[in-house]
Amino acid sequence: MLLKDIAKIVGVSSAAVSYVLNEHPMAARIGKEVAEKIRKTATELNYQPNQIARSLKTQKTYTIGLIVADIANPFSAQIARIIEDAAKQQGYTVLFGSSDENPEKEQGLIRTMMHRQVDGIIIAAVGHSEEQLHDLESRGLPFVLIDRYFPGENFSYVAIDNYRATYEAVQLLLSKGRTRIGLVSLETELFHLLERNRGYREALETHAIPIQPAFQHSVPLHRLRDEVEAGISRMLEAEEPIDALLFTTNLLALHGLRALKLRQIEIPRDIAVIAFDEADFYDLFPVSVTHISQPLEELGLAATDSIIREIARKGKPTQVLLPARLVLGASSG
Amino acid sequence: MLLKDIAKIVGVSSAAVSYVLNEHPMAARIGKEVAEKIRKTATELNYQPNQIARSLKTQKTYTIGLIVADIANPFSAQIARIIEDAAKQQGYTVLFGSSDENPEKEQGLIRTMMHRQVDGIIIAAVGHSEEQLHDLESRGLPFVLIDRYFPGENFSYVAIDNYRATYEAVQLLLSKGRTRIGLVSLETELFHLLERNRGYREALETHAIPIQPAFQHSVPLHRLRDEVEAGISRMLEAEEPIDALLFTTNLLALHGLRALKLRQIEIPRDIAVIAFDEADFYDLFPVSVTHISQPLEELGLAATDSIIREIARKGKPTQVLLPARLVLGASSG
DNA sequence: CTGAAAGCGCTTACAG
DNA sequence: CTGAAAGCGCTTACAG
Repeated sequence: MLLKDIAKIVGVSSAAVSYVLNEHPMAARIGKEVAEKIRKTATELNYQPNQIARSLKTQKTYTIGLIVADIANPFSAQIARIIEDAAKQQGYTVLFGSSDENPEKEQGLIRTMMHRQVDGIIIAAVGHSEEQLHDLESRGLPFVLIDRYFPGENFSYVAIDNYRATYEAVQLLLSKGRTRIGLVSLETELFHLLERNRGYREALETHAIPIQPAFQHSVPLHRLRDEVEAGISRMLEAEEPIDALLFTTNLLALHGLRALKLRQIEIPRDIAVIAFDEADFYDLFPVSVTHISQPLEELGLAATDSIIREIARKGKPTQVLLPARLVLGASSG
Repeated sequence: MLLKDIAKIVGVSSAAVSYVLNEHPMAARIGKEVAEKIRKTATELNYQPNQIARSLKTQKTYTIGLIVADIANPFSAQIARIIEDAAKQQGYTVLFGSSDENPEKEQGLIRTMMHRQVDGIIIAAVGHSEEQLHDLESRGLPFVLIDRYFPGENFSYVAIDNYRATYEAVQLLLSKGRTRIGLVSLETELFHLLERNRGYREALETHAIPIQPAFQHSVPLHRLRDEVEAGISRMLEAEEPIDALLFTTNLLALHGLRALKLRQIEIPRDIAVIAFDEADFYDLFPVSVTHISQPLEELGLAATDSIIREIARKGKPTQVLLPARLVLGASSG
């Protein structure tokens, strides 16, 4: 069932059908009863417009590309859902892809999405992808970064203030009288994760607590479990051991909490704990886990708003850092 | 940078450029050095083909629609990732949408995807959507159901054998000497979930264990936590209480395990437990949780294979029930 | 063996 | 006020 079939049946030009069905201003000139007949025929024959043909003509696909690290990761998946809903409300559909923190894969996804003429892309950018983003920028295809961003670049982004988040977490631990705070973080060059480390260090500095290199442990992503355990063991067995632990991702917390449990460390009496992000098991752990909660809803909404505004060429780059929220549990004392 | 721009620069027709860049058989007739010049020019000017224009002509978008219950749900998200990768390998991209178990939303998503001319759709169908699936079928747009299916319908599907999964779980509990087995399931009309209940009942029947209605508790989705607790309490406080529990979803298990922990029930001594699906916390729980594991990888691959085969109009409807796997932990005794 | 031309299904500027 | 025609950017059947 094509537009021109309806036109033939009703006895008008396809232009007339197009005007009426799209409620184009030009439809005003079509007679009332003819317009009605067009609508009725379209409904009866269950006309389904070909969006591809329309897109070719209008140069708009009403499709947003979404590149996440891994859609199977709950953080990505939740963000994806929020963006899906926000986009849908504006008539957009979402094409997604997972980059696996791999710049080549990200580049491949960007290219695929360009070929498919997405109107804009929301990207949780991987490390070392500045160059390809500059390239994307030079092509004039709107994009906005989410969760990740690059210092010194002028790209649009929506992220949380990672620095402030860990700064405040450390402050909370200090206010509970803990001064020997261990940090378990990821070995990474991703700026937003480094910001978490910086928040830890500067909070200690501000409160004149000496920073002990032995209390900072960075673990490589591919040996997460063993390295988290090893790091915690070292911190616990130091001459003057730690009295608190801050985990900068939920996976680090998962392995860390298990290690603490195995060693029969009592939380928060022996060690106070603060984790990053959400996780199912935070509620199921023997003591509820104090954690830094990212405002996923706001993050997704802001990114979608931003990309749709840039698609409409309204306004300049949005660069937003949203505050994270410290959710108090029993684990921080 | 358009095809015709390259044609103009090289001094050939756009047809020639199209043939060469697509490695069309017809390209054989283009002279070696001309072909080389076309390729070189395309690379130098960074030509990016417009897939929309190609799709309009070829009537293929190389896009698969994926309708899940909720992309934020880890089950959906993991399936999505597997499908993404499998589809990508065949040159397909994935457009997704969440139906929230709502037939109207599902219908809306199907319509949107039709308008966008997806080549086929993979659908985790919601209850009561048979009619709209028949409608989709009559339009000739290929689709395959995943995870869910309808008895008596001839739609293609890829799912697990839910009946056998719980049948075997009950058999395991019986083999451990447990005969008073409680079932906590969802109040639902979704066939694949009812199959889980049937597996429980028939396993008991086969072993001549009387089925006690008091040991079967169905909870409505909107009052999960309270109802799971209430149901378990009743089963524990019965005159002859249960000695084992089977949870037919991971969320039910989450709330059930917490309830058992709060009541200081020792697992598996007092109550043996088997859960459905995976969850992070299965590993973190004081005793590791025996659970029925769905073969997500095979599920996603089979669905993608199936839809791509149907798009190519090769073969008839695939109707596959894959076996689930019982992952032994300490909780089942 | 080659190239010009038609056509995919729409939208919309333009001539009457 | 109306309708026929051009055109979006490709692919490919067809005439020379």
